[in-house]
Amino acid sequence: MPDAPILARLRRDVDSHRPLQKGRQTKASIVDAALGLATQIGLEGLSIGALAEVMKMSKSGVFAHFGSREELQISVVREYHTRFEEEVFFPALTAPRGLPRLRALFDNWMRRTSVELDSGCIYISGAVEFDDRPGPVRDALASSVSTWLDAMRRSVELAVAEGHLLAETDATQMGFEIHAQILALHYEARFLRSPGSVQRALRAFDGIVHRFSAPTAPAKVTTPSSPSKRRAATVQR
Amino acid sequence: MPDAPILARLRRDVDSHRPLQKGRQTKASIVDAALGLATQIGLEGLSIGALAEVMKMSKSGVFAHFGSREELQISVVREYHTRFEEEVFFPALTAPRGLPRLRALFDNWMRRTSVELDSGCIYISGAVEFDDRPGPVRDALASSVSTWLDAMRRSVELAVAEGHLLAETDATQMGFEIHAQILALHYEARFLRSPGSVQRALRAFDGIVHRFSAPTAPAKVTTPSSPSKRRAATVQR
DNA sequence: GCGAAAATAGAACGATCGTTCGATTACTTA
DNA sequence: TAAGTAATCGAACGATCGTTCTATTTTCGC
Repeated sequence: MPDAPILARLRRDVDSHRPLQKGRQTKASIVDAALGLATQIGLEGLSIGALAEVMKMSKSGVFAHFGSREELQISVVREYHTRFEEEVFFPALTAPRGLPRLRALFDNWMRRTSVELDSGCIYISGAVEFDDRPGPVRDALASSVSTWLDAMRRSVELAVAEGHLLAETDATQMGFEIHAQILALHYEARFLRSPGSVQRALRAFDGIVHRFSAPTAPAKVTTPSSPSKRRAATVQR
Repeated sequence: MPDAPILARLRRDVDSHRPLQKGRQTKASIVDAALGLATQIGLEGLSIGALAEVMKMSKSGVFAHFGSREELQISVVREYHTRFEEEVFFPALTAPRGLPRLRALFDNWMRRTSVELDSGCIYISGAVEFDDRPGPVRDALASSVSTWLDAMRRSVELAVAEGHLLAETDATQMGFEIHAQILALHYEARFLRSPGSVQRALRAFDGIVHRFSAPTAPAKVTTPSSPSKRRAATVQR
């Protein structure tokens, strides 16, 4: 019966409702700690030694879960992708489609990137670290970012379809400009520590929406939410 | 005569038209090479060993010129600052003050940052690398960037004074939004390699200018008309 | 050209890096 | 509970890092 344990393993792989094996859950908590480190010092700054110290494990014990540093970095990127989805994308789906949902996406994105957490965004730091460094980490990073930007673009298109934005709106262009505000916010709040950056990003977003929205007549107003509410709750860094 | 060489040194320090001493010019070429490396792999990625190999010198020979890696990084930042001034700021001063000059600044900035050179911008990569790392390098970087952003803001104010932009224009806000386009261009062109980014940044810039410019009469009106005409003040829906 | 001073080389240091390997402990399953 | 596998440890490896020394060479003022 040499294949019995193999079958057991296969069964376990599929069986997701069963409590995690010891190895899996420590691996998960390693990835969690690694993500925490990576958002502070970057994916490149991630060192297995420092990670082992945080985890109170040996270097080789940490290492064994991944087999290489690159695999660890990729795991971190995947974990960040998942959390980004959970904290930015999915919650926004409860907002009515069209402009309100686009606003919700932007708000969540903004908060996630530079307000709530004082840690950085690996989509931004990673882009700088890997823009000249080909390989699987860069690929994973670019793929995650592209997926998110595509979702953002589709949300713009939905707002066009709903009549909230001009029919001739170039969704890629608008996505570019929205992305730009997040990057500027991250830069000015996080690096320059200049106060009021959040308000500026919000005002810029409003400007963009105004430029791409129908010039006349509020017309068929299917969107009830007033923009004045959301501005009240903003925190300044 | 123990102080004779000291006096000679002092004289040399002042005498700038005299050809550089050997040490100075090799130091200059080291900084040049270091800047080339830093724009590719970042200020943190700069290693004295790699630099020595490029320069065909010994590590200690390179090191002796700076005394520490930090000093080398600061030298690189200063050099970048100088070149940025020469290639972005000064050339734009030939454009007529006001909006044309602002455009020239943006154009030069854009080209410098992500078109002409396929190397990155250390104002951007450095911001990511040093946003959580206090010290003299971060200070030098932040000071350089702030100087440049201030110049940009003053250029906006000048355009307001010239009547090219609305009197109530928030120069800091507009500077933020222009900066945002550069960051997005750098991100999408350099990391995502998505084509058409330059055009998108240009269109976005036009959109910003349009939003902040007087709605009527491009004529030379020193005092813009009533603020009630401002289009973007309130978002209607 | 001489002598002083500056510039460079070379070797070595401690530290840290990612990675490998063999031994040992902990878990899981039959 | 016994057997077998998974998980973890500890030590060591070669490489590279910034930095420090001491020689040696090169440059430069007189």
